[in-house]
Amino acid sequence: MAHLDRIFHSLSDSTRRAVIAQLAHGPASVGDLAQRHSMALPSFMKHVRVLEESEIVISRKMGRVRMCQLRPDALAVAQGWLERERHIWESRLDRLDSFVETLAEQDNTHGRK
Amino acid sequence: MAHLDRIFHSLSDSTRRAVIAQLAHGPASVGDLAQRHSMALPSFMKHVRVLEESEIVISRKMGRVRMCQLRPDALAVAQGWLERERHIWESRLDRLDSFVETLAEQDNTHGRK
DNA sequence: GGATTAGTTAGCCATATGGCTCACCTTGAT
DNA sequence: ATCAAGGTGAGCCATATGGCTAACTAATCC
Repeated sequence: MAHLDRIFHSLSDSTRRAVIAQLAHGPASVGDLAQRHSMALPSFMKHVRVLEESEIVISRKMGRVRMCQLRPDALAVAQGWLERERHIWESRLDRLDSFVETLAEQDNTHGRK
Repeated sequence: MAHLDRIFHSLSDSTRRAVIAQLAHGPASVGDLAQRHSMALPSFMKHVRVLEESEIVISRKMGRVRMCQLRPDALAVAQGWLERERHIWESRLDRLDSFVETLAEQDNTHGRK
């Protein structure tokens, strides 16, 4: 799934994660966002575009300012994948536990060593 | 944090996600894992190494076979980050709601328009 | 209307990524 | 002792990524 690829790729850069973190507190202009990241504007804009292409951020231009905003449920897709995998993994561990318990019981029944 | 960088980067490739998904069902050898991915072994091994370097997978060689295994709580780090951000984002939306409510109340008090 | 602000476009550069082949090394089977 | 299986290592290649500068456009301010 190309969408997940793009989402996780977006998240793999600390500049972009910082932008997300900042936007979680509320909308901000590109200029606002760029300030804290000592980086030329065009370089920074690339990150913004990556975030938009992965549908984590939306922006529109008002006058000469571009306002950015976190997209509701943007991160849900990523979270969903992680949770599914973790669930599979954990329910497997549960089954393993009971398997081990079964072994232990048989062990008790038939004597040990 | 470089660790998060590596984790999310690992997750940004569908081959690697597939490996994780397969390992969630239980340990497997490199050969087992490689089978479903039509790709030369050395190429595939690179993915395995990426997964190891991001501490999602651990492996050790038994005889001539390398067994791979998902690392417990490997994905928790990623999930943690996502959940924190989402929480900030959502509690902000809540505050916004109450802010809007406050406005509405004042609106009622002072008459509208 | 001229300067300033806020982006945007284009293009350059170094490094990283994801694929490949070919040669090699161990281990296990015969 | 030899051969096959299962990786590994080295190195090539094309494309992607993340940074830069310089030049441009479009709004806003004085």
